[in-house]
Amino acid sequence: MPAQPVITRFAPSPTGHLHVGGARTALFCWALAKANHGRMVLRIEDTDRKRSSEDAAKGILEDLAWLGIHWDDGPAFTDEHDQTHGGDDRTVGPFHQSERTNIYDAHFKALIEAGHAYPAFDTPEELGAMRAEAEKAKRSFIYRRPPDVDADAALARMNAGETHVLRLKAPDEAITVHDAVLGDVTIQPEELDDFVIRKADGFPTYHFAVVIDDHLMGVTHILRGQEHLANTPRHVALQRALGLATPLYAHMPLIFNPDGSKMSKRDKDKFVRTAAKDSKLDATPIDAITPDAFAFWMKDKRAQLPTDQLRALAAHLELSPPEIDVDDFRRSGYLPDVLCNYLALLGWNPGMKNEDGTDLERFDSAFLCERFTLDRLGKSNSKFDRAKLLAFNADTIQKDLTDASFAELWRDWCARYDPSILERLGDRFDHAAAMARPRTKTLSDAADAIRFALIADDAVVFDDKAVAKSLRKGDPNGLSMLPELRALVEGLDPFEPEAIESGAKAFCEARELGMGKVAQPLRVAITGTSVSPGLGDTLALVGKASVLARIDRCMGECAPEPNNPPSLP
RNA sequence: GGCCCCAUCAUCUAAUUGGUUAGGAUACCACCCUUUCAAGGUGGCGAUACGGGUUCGAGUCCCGUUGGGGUCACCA
Repeated sequence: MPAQPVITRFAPSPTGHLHVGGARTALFCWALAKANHGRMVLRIEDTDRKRSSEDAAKGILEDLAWLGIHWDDGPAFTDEHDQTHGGDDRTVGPFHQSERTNIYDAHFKALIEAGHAYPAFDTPEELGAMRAEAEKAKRSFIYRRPPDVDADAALARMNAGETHVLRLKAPDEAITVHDAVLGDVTIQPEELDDFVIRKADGFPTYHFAVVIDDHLMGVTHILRGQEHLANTPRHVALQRALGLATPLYAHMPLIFNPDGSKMSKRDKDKFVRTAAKDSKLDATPIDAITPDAFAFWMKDKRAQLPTDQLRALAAHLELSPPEIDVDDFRRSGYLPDVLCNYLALLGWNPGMKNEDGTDLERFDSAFLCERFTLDRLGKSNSKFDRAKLLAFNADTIQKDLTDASFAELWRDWCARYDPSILERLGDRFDHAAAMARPRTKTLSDAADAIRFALIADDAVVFDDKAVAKSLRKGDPNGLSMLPELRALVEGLDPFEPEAIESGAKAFCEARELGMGKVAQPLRVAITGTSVSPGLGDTLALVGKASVLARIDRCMGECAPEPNNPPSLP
């Protein structure tokens, strides 16, 4: 059988960063193309001139490239690893619909001449009234051409330059969509409307542009979200009017929040607004946000702040808003391959077993590009489970990565989102990374594991509970042992993890003490808390001079009450 | 409301053409290990929405009910 090349496409509208739902669609489009040795087209649907921006388009390319999704045809893009994406090898561009208006115009003309399309002059008010009437009668609003219209007169009005839209004459027979996921879906003719194909501003509507471009770009397989299912009969009607073949459709289930609500970019505003209200924030704490803008945003639950302002406000309130866009996940320290893996599992699974008999669900994008098939796509919507994504991310960091590869990823993340970590760690970075890795779930929380090494000696805050438990309790109590431990530390040479550990062990054995009796007092003295990596690593990372300084400070600050209450820094 | 889609543990899901003690993962709980944390080990909890059919036999096929979702723009 001569294999017809599989060509898929991802066609976002550039109104913001790439949403995780869109990311999954793009991932599957890519995987389907690659699994069939085909091509993936990326097309920017920017026919809504008011809402589209080139910045957003650029951001989407960057998001896709970061995920590792590689489009063959589309806007050319060179990512940070100097890898190039896109281009126009097949000369089917341009890939911005706003640059294709002359192409659409030819098809509009042909449709009018063939009598499939006609100009309509209804005002928004008139359409609104018709819609209201339909709603009152509990019907869906379906626009149909008036039966008594004078076609020639209408064309004359159009040619005279009167404001108008172009509508497609709906077919009078049922349309069945053969969906690869859902099976046959039939829409009766009375449900079909004369939809707009060219707006008053001359730009094509989505329905029209998508059909023309998919045809011209040779798209054979259309994967998209189920929200498009109801549009599909329109697209098929258009294809028939234009004499075009119908590609294979596959509508994927949708992804929702755990509470069943739509995963929306507004969720981030909502999250921060709720916290702002809870903390009785009544004036803007961020210079970039004007008092008026702040007041409006607080009051209107649908209002959205610009991304950077919202982020500044969230940081001020010490909040981590929920991740919605691919860029949010990147910032939060998720690995692109892990995100792809998790996303792929929402609505698809490889149907394979691991060697131990459990279901295979951890795989990389290369695997997906090899094994992806439409027939294993599910039909029902799913809820986004951040806990599972986090577990996958932690698992990859802790089990799959090496210290070296983790250090490289973390270094890149720091450089992009928090360069001060790099400065404060200096040449200790690799050691710190190796210590943080087993305790790291995302690149953004890696620093938490070694926070004590990021601060100055006199900035250590001694936690009351830790002090009470490890320094004041027991006999002998930890505090009383500190002078001896200080001497032990001072004598250690070299000051390296193994030497420190064995020094501590020898000390314990000599005193017939459990390791906890020694490790915990030291840990509290050095870090201020009862939690840190292994004792040897912790002390070595801090360095001998700082360790001694911190022990001295601890002995001063945590001296026993009541005569010497801890002084406040 | 009309039209359309969907329905297995809390969540993501598996179950060759109808035959399984309905499996796995995440989360949660318990215990073990342990210098803290993390990790690891062992075990536990936990589902075929409901009602009718068809069949020797139904998670799987059919009908209905209920529930959820999508859509009904000169947005995509």
